[in-house]
Amino acid sequence: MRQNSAPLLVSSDPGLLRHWRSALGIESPIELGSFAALKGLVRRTGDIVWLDLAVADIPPWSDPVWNELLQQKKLRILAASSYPKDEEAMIALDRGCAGYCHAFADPETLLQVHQVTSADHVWIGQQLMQQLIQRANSAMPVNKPVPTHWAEQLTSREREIASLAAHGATNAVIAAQCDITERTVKAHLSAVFEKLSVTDRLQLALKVHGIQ
Amino acid sequence: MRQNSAPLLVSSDPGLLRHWRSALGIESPIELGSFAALKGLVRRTGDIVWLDLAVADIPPWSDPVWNELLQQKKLRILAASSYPKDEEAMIALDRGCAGYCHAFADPETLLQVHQVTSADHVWIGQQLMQQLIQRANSAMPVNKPVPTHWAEQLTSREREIASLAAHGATNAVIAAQCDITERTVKAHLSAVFEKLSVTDRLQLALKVHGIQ
DNA sequence: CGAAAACCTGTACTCCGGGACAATAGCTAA
DNA sequence: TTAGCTATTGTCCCGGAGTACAGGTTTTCG
Repeated sequence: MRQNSAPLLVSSDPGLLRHWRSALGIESPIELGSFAALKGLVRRTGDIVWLDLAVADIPPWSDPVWNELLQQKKLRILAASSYPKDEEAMIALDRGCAGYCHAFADPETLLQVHQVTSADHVWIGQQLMQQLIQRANSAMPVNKPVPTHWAEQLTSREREIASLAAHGATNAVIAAQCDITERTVKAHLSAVFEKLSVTDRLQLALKVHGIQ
Repeated sequence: MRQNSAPLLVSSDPGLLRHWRSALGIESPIELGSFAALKGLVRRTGDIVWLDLAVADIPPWSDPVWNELLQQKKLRILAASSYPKDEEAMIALDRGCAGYCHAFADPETLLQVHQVTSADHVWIGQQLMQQLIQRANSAMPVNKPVPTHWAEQLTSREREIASLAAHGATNAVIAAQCDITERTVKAHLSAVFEKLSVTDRLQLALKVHGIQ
């Protein structure tokens, strides 16, 4: 818990700043009017930042500046939007933000968000959570463990050769790499194809790299 | 907020019940020793239930009884485990649980969990959140930030054929699919190889799927 | 309009991948 | 010891993939 350090509030909307101030119950928080100001005033790592995504100079999520602030400076940024979008939330959280919420959420919720993030946890709303879980499950159906890892049924030598082939190496290259003849490479690959039920090295590559 | 109604605590471990009681600061909570008891004593909808997944008679997550409790009765069940597993958490949240946490988490965290769930939100830990986000993004790549590169220099027809080839289709299959001759497929692929600086379809597949 | 792409097709050739059929040798568990 | 798995290598052969060379048509754009 590091709730001793007061959060930075970043927004160009006086009304929003007032809303946050009263909700969080902090008398004299540090308030900034732009993203640039935040970048200039990074105090120490681990600070909590309430960031209104409506400020004019917000860089796109692909900008490396986010890496700097989130990964290196380890800021705990709370992205807040007056028009929350699931897609945006997903990106923000993926980049490493500590939370995503409606900028004008009711004071009780905001206080909760504050407490949760102060304790190094991540906060998102129910709706978004449902979204997230649904997507996660469509990626990895829970009933199926899917640890049918391709490598498990192979011998170590076969794994080695299969991996090289799956990364585009020709039989000749693999042979040189492993110091065996091309013929032996073929033998191993044949065994691999058989075990993994594929017909050629392209299919193997797709399976190894988890595509379809 | 419905924090007026005290939570139900379900566990057969006296030590855990004591831990919860003191962490949540509730003098006389309702405590049950089994899942069956919970089923029998469902008071009204929306109640919060702290459920120790270690109780002996927990049904499997596939059991329809979960539907009854979570969907119909709308209980807000907090699944707690002494040995939290991401997979289990994923299933629990998917079924509709309001949260998943370590049964013996520190009192501050537990209190927070209590407050968050009382306010109709969902609580999960940071680690699990990261998991979740990662899976969600692997399911639905946000805004396709990665694979735009390869496609841009290709014509739409070339993209079509390249994509098929990258997914393992043979020239013959592609030809049939696109209603052109095999020769034409070869011509398009040659152009693709040239533009993407690769030598064969396996390299193409690796590039298309963002490997190396 | 005319040029430049993009799209389509043919023949012929080389090369590599993969299967069929065999064989040798080491190591391990029944 | 025998049976089985693993690793290794050989020859022969076929077919798919990719290139070279050589056309044709349609679309797009200055």
